[in-house]
Amino acid sequence: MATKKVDRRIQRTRKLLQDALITLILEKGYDKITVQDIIDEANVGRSTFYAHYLDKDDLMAGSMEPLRAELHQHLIGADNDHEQEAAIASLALFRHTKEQYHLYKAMIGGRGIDIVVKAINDALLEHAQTHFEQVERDGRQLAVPVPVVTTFLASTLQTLLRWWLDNDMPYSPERMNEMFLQLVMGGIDSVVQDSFEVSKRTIYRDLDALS
Amino acid sequence: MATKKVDRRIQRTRKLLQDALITLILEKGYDKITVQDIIDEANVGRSTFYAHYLDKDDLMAGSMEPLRAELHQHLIGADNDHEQEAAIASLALFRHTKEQYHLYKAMIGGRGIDIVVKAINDALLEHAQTHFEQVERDGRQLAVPVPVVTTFLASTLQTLLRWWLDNDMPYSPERMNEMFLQLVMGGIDSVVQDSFEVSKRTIYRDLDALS
Amino acid sequence: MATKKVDRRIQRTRKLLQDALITLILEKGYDKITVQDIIDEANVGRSTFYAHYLDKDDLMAGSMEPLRAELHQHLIGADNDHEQEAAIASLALFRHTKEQYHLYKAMIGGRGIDIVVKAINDALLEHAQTHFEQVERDGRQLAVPVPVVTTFLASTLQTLLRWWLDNDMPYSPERMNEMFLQLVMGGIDSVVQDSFEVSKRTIYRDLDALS
Amino acid sequence: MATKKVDRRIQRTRKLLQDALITLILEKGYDKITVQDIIDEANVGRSTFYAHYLDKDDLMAGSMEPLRAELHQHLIGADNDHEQEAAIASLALFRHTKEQYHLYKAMIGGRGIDIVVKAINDALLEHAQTHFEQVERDGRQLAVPVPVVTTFLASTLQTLLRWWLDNDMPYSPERMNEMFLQLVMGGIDSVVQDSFEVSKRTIYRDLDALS
DNA sequence: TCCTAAGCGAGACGGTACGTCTTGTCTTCCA
DNA sequence: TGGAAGACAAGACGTACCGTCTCGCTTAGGA
Repeated sequence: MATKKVDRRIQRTRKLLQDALITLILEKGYDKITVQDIIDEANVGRSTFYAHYLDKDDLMAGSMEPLRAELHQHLIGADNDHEQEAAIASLALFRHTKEQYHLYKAMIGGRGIDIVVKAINDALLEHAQTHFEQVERDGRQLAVPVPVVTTFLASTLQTLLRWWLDNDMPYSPERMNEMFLQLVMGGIDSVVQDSFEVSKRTIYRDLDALS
Repeated sequence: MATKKVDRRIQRTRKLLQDALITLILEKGYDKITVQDIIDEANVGRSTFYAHYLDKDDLMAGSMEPLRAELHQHLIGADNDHEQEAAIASLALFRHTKEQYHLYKAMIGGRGIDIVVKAINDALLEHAQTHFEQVERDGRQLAVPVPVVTTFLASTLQTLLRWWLDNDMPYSPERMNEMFLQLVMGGIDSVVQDSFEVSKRTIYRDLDALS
Repeated sequence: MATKKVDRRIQRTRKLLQDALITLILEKGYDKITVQDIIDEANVGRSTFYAHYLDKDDLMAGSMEPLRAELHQHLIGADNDHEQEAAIASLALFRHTKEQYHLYKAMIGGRGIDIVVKAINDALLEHAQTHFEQVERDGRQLAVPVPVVTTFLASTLQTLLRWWLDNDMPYSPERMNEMFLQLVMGGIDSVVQDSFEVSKRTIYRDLDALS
Repeated sequence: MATKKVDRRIQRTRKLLQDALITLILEKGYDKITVQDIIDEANVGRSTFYAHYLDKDDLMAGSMEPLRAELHQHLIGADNDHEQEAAIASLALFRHTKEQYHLYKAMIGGRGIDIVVKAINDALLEHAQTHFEQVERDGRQLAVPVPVVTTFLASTLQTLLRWWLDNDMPYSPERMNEMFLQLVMGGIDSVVQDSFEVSKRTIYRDLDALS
């Protein structure tokens, strides 16, 4: 057996800390939490906290790991379900956000959200970048550098998510995704310039695959 | 004489504080600045600082006022120069950013940028909102709520600005503005739905007016 | 006319400040009063305060002047009433204290009382010193230096006054004065060594009585 | 072992702070010392200071504890050495004061001395009170309430100590103690009314002597 | 079964920055 | 022109956290 009981103990402590963090975020918001709060909530010694994490942000980032993994699954899943690659799996993200509504709601406005956003962004960027590099290799020229396009996609998605949360989710995840695609696709379309018909067809096919 | 000398003294103190802040941002970055640093740099008493501003962020916000005003001038100017209203005066912002490169560069990464971003966003949102509400009153339906569209615009602009700064401005302001319009216009186009021909024509006219 | 109107104005301002001080002492106790409190209460500018007094203590000392004068009158009066000079006019002080009960009560415990005490002490010392120097000139030797004796008298009187106030004046001024004389006279007696044998005998007897 | 190492650490920190305070008192006088001075001198963190003491005065009071204990020993010792109980062990205090001359000298004039005085007073009062209550239980009536007598004793002792220090100790501790007893015993004598006639006669004689 | 090393709780500690408070000076305004 | 108003520099205060550390207790897993 590879995983020793000591390891389990370590995992248990980390779980305690992560759970405490989530509890406290829901209770008072990320920014107002102190390390003392966390270790009190988790019934853990101060030095233990610092043995596992550099600081509060580090714990936050660590707590995002499951979320990141889940998101990754969604993206991979999209690829598998449809043979055609989808540029993005935005709908999955809207749905996920709806499920985790209270958590994200408690974090927007504070610095905590930045860490989540970064985690999500990294996943999106990686995925989108792969896609567009493929597009370029196909010989279609992009009028805008790839990183700009991917950042644009990620930022727009994020913006819509944020607006959605800020306004207490007045639309369904599906409607939000629709808006997102509508706002984003025109730009993508005009950017992929080599052959209008081909690119347009490809993208719309991607979009269908996604929704 | 309306403005008394006492007022001038107050203005002088605020100027001292704002200048000190800018100096220090360029020197060590916003986040690492303490109130003590500021009052040392400004040769001002601690209580004087707190008599004028709530905290460092408040001073930052106050220091953004001229920038905000300048931006507002650009926006207004755009309206006057061209009879046709332009949705946004993005080029002006790219140019302004280039001029203030060192300042913004020193702030990205820290919380300081959020305050600038908010100031700019507010100005943009106000302007864009006015525009799109007019569009709606003209009878053209938007497939996406106005606030979403404006936030989308502001966020995309912001994202490009940030990418530009992060990558040490590899393109000219004009080229950046071109990218911005290309990314954004398709989405706007597909969102303004009543009459395809009319809306498209209008928007392109706006874009011409802007560039 | 010697006293100009300006002088009257100055006197008026000082009165305002002194009255404000008294009011505030009764309201919150001397120690908790700030210069700001005083000038607010007196409706006077900050610089005006410092034009008249060095600081809060100085104002306190200034406000004690009438009290000091009144006390002086009592002492002089005592001299006139009885042909024999009295070492002290302690009864007058107990009576005066009773009249000003609330004021003193508000001051005990804080530093404010020290200033009053000093004012009273100075008056007492001056008076008592005159008396004992006369005693020495009469050829009677004091076993203890005159300043010690006078300080002893003043301090005992002060101690009784303070105890009296601290305990909300459980006895009449007359009774307090009686106690004072009883405690003090034995010591004075044994110190005034007109007859060496007698005094020595007395002291030893005292010591026996004590043990 | 009852005392844990943590306790020792705490004691060590307190000792550091107390020593720093004494050093600084000798250097610049109690009143001019700031908390920052103390923690700098003691090489201790600011929060550590406030973890142990409420403020500078509290530290002072804490630093008086050994003195208080020493004094207590003297008082107890006095009781044992002589079969006859002495009301007070004033000589010990004069001697102690001479030893700690520089320290007390540095404190008189400031608020610091009040704290020492209070510590000494409390010890004296407790001791004297015990004595006089015994006297009352023996059936001898006191013409003055016990607390007044004890306060009188403590205050006189204090007054002499202060005069002594203020005048740079012109007499030996023994001579000072002699003066003290001389001033105080007459009063005590007349107050302890075991024999009504005698005491009454004594008092009237005293009064005559005075007038 | 015992022993030893690691994980851990508890919390003292040095240190930094905060926002508040008060003081005494200085400048401007106004009657 | 002198007093009122109040902005200001200076700096101490007590609080809140931080990240480091030392100390013993507990406990798992190899001897």
